[in-house]
Amino acid sequence: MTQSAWDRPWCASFNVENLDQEVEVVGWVRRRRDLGGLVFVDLRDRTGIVQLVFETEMLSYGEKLSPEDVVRVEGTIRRRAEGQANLDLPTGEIEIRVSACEVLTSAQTPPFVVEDDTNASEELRLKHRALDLRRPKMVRNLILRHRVVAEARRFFDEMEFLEVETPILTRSTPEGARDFLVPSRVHKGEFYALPQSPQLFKQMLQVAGVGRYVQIARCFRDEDLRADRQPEFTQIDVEASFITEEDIFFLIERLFGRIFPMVGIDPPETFPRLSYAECMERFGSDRPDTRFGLELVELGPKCEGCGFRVLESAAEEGRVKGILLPGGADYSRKQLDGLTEFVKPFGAAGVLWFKLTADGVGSPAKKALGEDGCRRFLEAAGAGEGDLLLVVGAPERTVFAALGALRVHLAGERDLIPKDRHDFLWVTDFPLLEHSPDDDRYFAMHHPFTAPLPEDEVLMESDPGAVRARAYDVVMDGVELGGGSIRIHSAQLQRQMFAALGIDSAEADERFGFLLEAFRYGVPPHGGIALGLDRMIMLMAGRDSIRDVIAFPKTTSASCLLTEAPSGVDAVQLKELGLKVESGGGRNP
RNA sequence: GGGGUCGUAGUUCAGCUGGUUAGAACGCCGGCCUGUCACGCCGGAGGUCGCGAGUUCGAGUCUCGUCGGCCCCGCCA
Repeated sequence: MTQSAWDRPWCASFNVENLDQEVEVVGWVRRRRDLGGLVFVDLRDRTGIVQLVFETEMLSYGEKLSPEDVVRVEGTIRRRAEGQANLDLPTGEIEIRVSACEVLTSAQTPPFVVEDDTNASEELRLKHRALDLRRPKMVRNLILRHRVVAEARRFFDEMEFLEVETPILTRSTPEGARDFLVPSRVHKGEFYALPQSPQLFKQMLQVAGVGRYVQIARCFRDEDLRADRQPEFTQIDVEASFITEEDIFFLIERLFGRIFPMVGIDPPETFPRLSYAECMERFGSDRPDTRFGLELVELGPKCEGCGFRVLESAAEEGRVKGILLPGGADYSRKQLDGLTEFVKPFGAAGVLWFKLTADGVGSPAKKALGEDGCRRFLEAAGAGEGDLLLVVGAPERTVFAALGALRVHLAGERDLIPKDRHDFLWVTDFPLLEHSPDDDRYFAMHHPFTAPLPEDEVLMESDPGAVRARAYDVVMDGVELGGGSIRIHSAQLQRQMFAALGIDSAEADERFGFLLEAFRYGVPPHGGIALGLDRMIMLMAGRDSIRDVIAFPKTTSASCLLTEAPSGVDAVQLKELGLKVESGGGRNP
């Protein structure tokens, strides 16, 4: 059987149209069913499985196979015996009657069963990632990721974007996330930084006249991990010249229209737009999940002179808002206490609750407010019989953080999130600057090159905190998929921005000099966006951790269970770099 | 930096208020079986209870520390 390896069929490629064909297949033994005078073996590759049959003179070959052995077999495609088809398998109507079998390598017993419904812990799966990645679910995720990236590249090519690679070894620009640093051997005592994003380079490329830039870009941030955050991650990084917000919205809406249908999700032609302010007021979040209600209700005015000192002062000094949970009056005291515990990490003292039942009003505040006082709050929230009103009073950002998280928590607990619905939206008009109480100064909410809204430019000096930015995020189902902005291209405006940030011209030159220098020689108006590829694939694959869509992810303590990175290095390496390590020198030198 | 939770056979777990020889399922090994597809049946092997210290006559079990996994807050322009 002579054939090019590139023409050899995959395991799952056979069906009744191939009957009686002589074929050669290669793959991994998934399972053996030894019936004595007859042995069935499922052979697996990345496409799926096909059933091999060993009988008569081939019996002894089949009996010797064990899971994960790598084999090459020759045989004939034949229809399975009457009534023996397995309709769960694409190849379930046929089988390969083996006529030759070669064990290319035999495998040790794997530490876990290589199947979708394996019960292996994620820790074990990460230690044996090669085995884990053989599981059909993981293969599917790898394939999906490949197809999305391939389609994105096709799309941007059609739109006449140029993919340009930017450096991985670059310059540290503090502010923002912590940098990963790489020591320089040639320049002892100096360090490269791994890019948090190609931000400055993609703007340089606009000055260079590239005009439309895209990159599937690896980014690095040395911050603590989460289920949806890894120290290295991938962005679809986009920047273009002579464009406005509308052009970006159009571009990304078209892109999503090409990508999401791959998993049966059809985004709308255009996505709804919500201002940052509206998002915070209605959902307590700048990445609202709009697939369910439970919107925040304003209760501040009801607190004035209500008689309950706690609410009165919260309304005076901060905000009082609530969430009405329809049918929530069945929450037990214990559950309600649990909600208070839930909001505490966000800085709220607790949750004040009001129940409206056939028996009247129930609330810990009833003594202070009276039955009628409680009813005024319930009415303001539009409560009906059987409903529960949950109230938080605190400084504004605490109220938003606590209720925003509580809203999502309640929706999950009450199963209010429709599984088959997916909401896309743009969040716009972010504040340009964020005041830090600790440092008593402003920081750029996005980055220092983000342009303000033209109508807010007059406020740059008088009221910097009120200036809105030409920045936008794209959000799906409560997950931020990406964000970007129209950048500043006027030197005058850039100076104002640095002034607002408390960066003098010397510091600006020191940190961004190369970009500002380039800007002097003809910078086009430009802007862009960066999409979080890992999160996007995670949502498309219906997973809740990006580790499932990254081939070799890190654990939550940023180590790699496979390679045991990071590790210590030997003294010679350190000496070459002119480095000394305090205490111990790390593991596995 | 902080909080929570978990760590027992190859794997996933059970193991009560501390008490004799630490169990189950799957996997593995051996035997039987010609239509299985989570094959079935019979038999067997397999344990530093993450690590270290402490309390106790006695610790898988209680306490402290430590290491590791996961989730969250802070952090993530």
